[in-house]
Amino acid sequence: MNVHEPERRLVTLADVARAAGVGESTVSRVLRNQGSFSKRTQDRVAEAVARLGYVPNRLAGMLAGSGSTAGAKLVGIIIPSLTNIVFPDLLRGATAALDRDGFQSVIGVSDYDPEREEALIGALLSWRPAGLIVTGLEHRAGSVARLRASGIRIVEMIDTDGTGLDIVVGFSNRAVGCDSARHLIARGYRRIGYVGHDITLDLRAAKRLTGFRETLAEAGHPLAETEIAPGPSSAAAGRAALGRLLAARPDLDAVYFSNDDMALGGYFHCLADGIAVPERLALFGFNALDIAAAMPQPLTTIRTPRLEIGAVAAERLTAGGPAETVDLGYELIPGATA
Amino acid sequence: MNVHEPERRLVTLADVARAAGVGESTVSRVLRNQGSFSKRTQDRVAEAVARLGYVPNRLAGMLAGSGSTAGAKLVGIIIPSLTNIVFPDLLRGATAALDRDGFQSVIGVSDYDPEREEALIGALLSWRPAGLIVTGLEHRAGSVARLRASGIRIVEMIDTDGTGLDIVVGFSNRAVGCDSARHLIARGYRRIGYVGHDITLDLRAAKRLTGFRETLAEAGHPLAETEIAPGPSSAAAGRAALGRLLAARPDLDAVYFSNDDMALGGYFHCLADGIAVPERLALFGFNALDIAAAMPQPLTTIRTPRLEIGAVAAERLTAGGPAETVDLGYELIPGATA
DNA sequence: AATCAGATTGGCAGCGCTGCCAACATCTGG
DNA sequence: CCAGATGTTGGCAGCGCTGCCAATCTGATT
Repeated sequence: MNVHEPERRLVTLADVARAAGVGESTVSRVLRNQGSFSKRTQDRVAEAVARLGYVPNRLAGMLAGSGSTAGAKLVGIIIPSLTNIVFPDLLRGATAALDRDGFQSVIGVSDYDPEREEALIGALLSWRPAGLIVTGLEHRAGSVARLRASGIRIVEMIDTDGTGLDIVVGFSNRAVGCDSARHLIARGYRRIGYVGHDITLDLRAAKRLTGFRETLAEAGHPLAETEIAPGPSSAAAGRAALGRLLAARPDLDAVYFSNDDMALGGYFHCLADGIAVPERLALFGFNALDIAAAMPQPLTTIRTPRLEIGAVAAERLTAGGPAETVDLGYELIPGATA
Repeated sequence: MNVHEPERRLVTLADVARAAGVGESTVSRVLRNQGSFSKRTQDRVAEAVARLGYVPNRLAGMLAGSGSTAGAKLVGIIIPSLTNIVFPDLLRGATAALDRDGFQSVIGVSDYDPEREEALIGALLSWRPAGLIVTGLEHRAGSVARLRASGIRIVEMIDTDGTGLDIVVGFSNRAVGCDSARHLIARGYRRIGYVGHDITLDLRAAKRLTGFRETLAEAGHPLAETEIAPGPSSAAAGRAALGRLLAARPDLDAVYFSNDDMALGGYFHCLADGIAVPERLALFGFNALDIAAAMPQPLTTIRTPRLEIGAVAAERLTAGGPAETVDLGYELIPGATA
């Protein structure tokens, strides 16, 4: 497979043109189904392409096409993580929409590191994409400078709490926190705690917590206690953290989790310790994971339109509309745990 | 942000050269830190780059560099899904290793569709990558033809049960099935059932089932019953499917699941129905999800070296060794459910 | 039969960068 | 002071494709 005849040159468009007995530009037009050409020409080109096994070189195509109206059918996407299923979902939504419009995407994963995000922005811009989709509204000064200087469309997705550079697609994490608090208060819970993962990295989780905390305070039942697990969110972290939280405050009657992974861990802790949910302790999550819905008692959580956010981000990016913020909202799923 | 001075041309290498008062090739050498140049030149180039905000055009770079020894520092990766956390994990492992070697990656998601895989292979090859990482050993004839004709290194990952085109990195899914069966038999389970998702799409799951079934038969306790949920794996599907399986065969004492997602759903079914695990019914999964380890009773499952598979796949691809199969093995995690 | 709009086609100059090579510059030792 | 080795540097031809434009062909019309 890998030991080939010495550097066999790959088939080029010129080879196809020669084989089909037509000009290069004719082949190019046929292949892109653009401009006009006769049925006969089309067949001959198709035959030559098949016979020679021609694969277009997109690198060359994009280079040549750059600067023109058509431009590069390419967008870059930067997400902070692949571990949390949320981001693959955003990716799915975006790439599906992008595919439909004939766009390719190049993906970067920042690991929640703003510095790495800046480096990735540079790396993705060097592909000369038509646009860039990034996560969240907070970026280093250098990142913002690069994005601005690039002159391309930018979509910041997921979060609408703040000012965007260009297009923003998402929902208000702050409002999610507020609504979550209101729900718990309305259900009669009064001694409420919080279990989260590293908030300095996941700024959206921090915003939810802020909204949550403020609403509780306004209601006259301030957040009783918080427990932050180091590192990224996971069921194991949630389970351990809820244990610690309850050890410190056995009197809590409800706990708000930074997301469903953590909440699932919390639920497991309750099962293991024989804590009745929601009678003795109510649990509230975030993100409506599939798994959370399959639990014996469906988790009370917030469903966010992840696929839709990705899709709308992609559409707005390629559509060429004005700079604006699109709030796609969210939905509270009552469940059985709070 | 998006309304710029009419088509401001982006800064090119030539602009930098002019600004720094040196030749283009000199700037190119400095930027790639290749060849020799004086400290003074380096500083002047660095200054010009910073002042003009130059971003190299990788498209042009790769085009120009193609055909040479250095070649394109790019690899394509095709995975069947983003929904199952397994594949983002493989991606993480691969991209981490790739980054280290200065490679970029372009990703394609086939949705378990062989036809789409073939299309993706074409799309990725058009980037003229140095190599391609695909999932599994089974591909359409057209896909194989394209891969062979490409002349680049190919890695097929995850599965070692069969013949690869070039490099293969993974483990034996068949052996996983066999070992899972042996474990259950050794623990004294006799009336064993299977709950899976769509096997026609997920060929690796099918191989595990084959190994599992054969080993049970050899042990004299053939697989009692199978229940296949339509669609992809999920906790909800696993929960529902286990319900159906037990309705048909209430006498089962153990169930093997196509993966941990499904098993988790099965566990939830047991919790909801008050079925004692593992006394009344034992559960056995596959893939060692984080969540499964956080359950009140850790799931008995198989840990697969996902990150490592991705990493080794990337390393082998770029290293230039011989075509061979690398079996990275797996590990049975005893857990408490079987 | 001549004319004309529209369809079809080919030639060729780039797109921005890298590889190659020749041209210098600088440094050794004899 | 010079040949030879080593270190630096710039010029320029592509890489494979697309955009543009002029050339050619077609059929219909007058």
